[in-house]
This record gives sequence, C-alpha cells and structure tokens, in this order.
Amino acid sequence: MALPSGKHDVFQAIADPTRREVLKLLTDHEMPVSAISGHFPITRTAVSKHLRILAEAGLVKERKVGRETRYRLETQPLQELKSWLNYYERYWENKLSALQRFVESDEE
Amino acid sequence: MALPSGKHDVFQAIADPTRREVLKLLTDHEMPVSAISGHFPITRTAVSKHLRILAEAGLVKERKVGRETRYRLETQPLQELKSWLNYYERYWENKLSALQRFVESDEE
DNA sequence: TTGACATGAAACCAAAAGGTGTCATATAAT
DNA sequence: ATTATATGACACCTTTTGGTTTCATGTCAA
Repeated sequence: MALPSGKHDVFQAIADPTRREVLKLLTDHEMPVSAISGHFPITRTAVSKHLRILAEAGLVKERKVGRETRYRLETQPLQELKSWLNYYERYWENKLSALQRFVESDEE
Repeated sequence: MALPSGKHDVFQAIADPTRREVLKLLTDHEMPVSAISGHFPITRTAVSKHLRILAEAGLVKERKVGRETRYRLETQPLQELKSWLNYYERYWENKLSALQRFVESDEE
C-alpha cells in the first residue's frame, strides 16, 4: 500500500520549501498553474516542475479545464509521513512519553 | 525556537532514505560511526557525511568517547514536522473532515 | 480566422547531493 | 616505542536538482 508510483516519494516532495509553499497555497483552493506561479519569484516552468514532483508523490491532483490545468491538494500521502513520525513520537519529551519511559524503563 | 543552525533543516534531513535508516538504527542505541556504517553498503566517509547533516538538523547529537564518536538520536526537531503535518491533518479522509468539507462546501 | 492565453516539452546550466579514495591525527593496545 | 583503530578532512567525480529560455500546441476571444 502507498507504493510510490513515480521516483519521488512524499519525503522528497516536501523537502523543498517552495513545494511546501505550493501545498499551503492549494489549501482549500484548486488553482491553475499561472495563478500558483504568480506567488513565487521563479518562472512558471519551474513551478510546473515542482507541481509534477508533487503529483508524482500523490500530494496534488490535476484536472484539465479548458486551456488551463487546475491543481488541488491531496493530503492522503501525508499519512505515510504521519505513521513514520508516529514511530518516534514515544521518545518525545512530554508527560505521556515520560510516563511510558518510566514504566518501560530499563535504561541507566 | 527551532531555528535551523546550519543550512540543513529537518525536512531535508529526512528526505534521504539512508538517513532515515540511520535514525531508526539509533533508536535506543548510542552508536559509534563505524558501527553505524557497518549497516550500510556505502563507505564510512559517506555515512559520516549523513551524520553531519542529521546533526545540523539537530536529529542526532555526538559525544566523543576516547577515539570514537558516538551518536544518539534526538527526536525533538521532529516536533516541527509534527506541527507542519498537523496543519493538514484536518483535511484527511475521516468523518470529521468530511463533515467540514460538506459544511464549508462551495465547489461545483 | 486571427490573435492572445495557458501549458507542456526540450535543451541547457550551475550548484548541490551523494559517493569515493587518500591522508592526517588522535587514541588504544602490545 | 610501535602498531592498529576510529574518525575527520580533503580533493575529486557523477548524478540530481532547481532554474532558465525557447518553441510547439491547444483553447478561448474578437
């Protein structure tokens, strides 16, 4: 499940700050490429490439409407990130994990 | 808070599969460089570079013990990832988000 | 039908990423 | 003292990344 179709996975996709900005932009709003690229100091083509990488990771979906291609956010692949994170969550410094470590404790 | 000291942040640090493996290896175990690199098909030097990147992101801490340098996991920076993820969590496919989207809906 | 948009595709580029091998240095061990 | 170990520091190489510019194509508007 969640087999990454392309060569880009979700970890790589969100590594770039611009791509994270794009995702935030698409929150609640389906947007065409030019509207998206209007928010960045880089060329439309560069934004288009970022969008393709996000699409490969499944984080956005495209829909062609007339002469424009509209992109929308797809959060489902973030589940993988969530579960990855979940593995380390028990080591965090908070009441619950502190309790856990106390109970399970066998360290120095 | 969590100001990234070096040029590598946590998003970039976890983008690489090898580095994620290193983090998993260090779970519960402080390890010297050679012991870590023994788990990978790449050279010790390469592993060392990965460790430096992880250290820049604050995900590992080093401690010199005699002639070896031991690394241990530091999960605190993952909090940033967690809160980033948290922003999108409300859009996931579950009862609550479905209800939200129904209420706020103004799409075709 | 003639332009004006919106986008994708291709060729190209500089810099960063991920590796390698070699060498220097500090610390054990004999 | 001498040798072996553990690691960091360099120099170097190849591929990937993030960008650019230019050109082709499809679609909407006059």
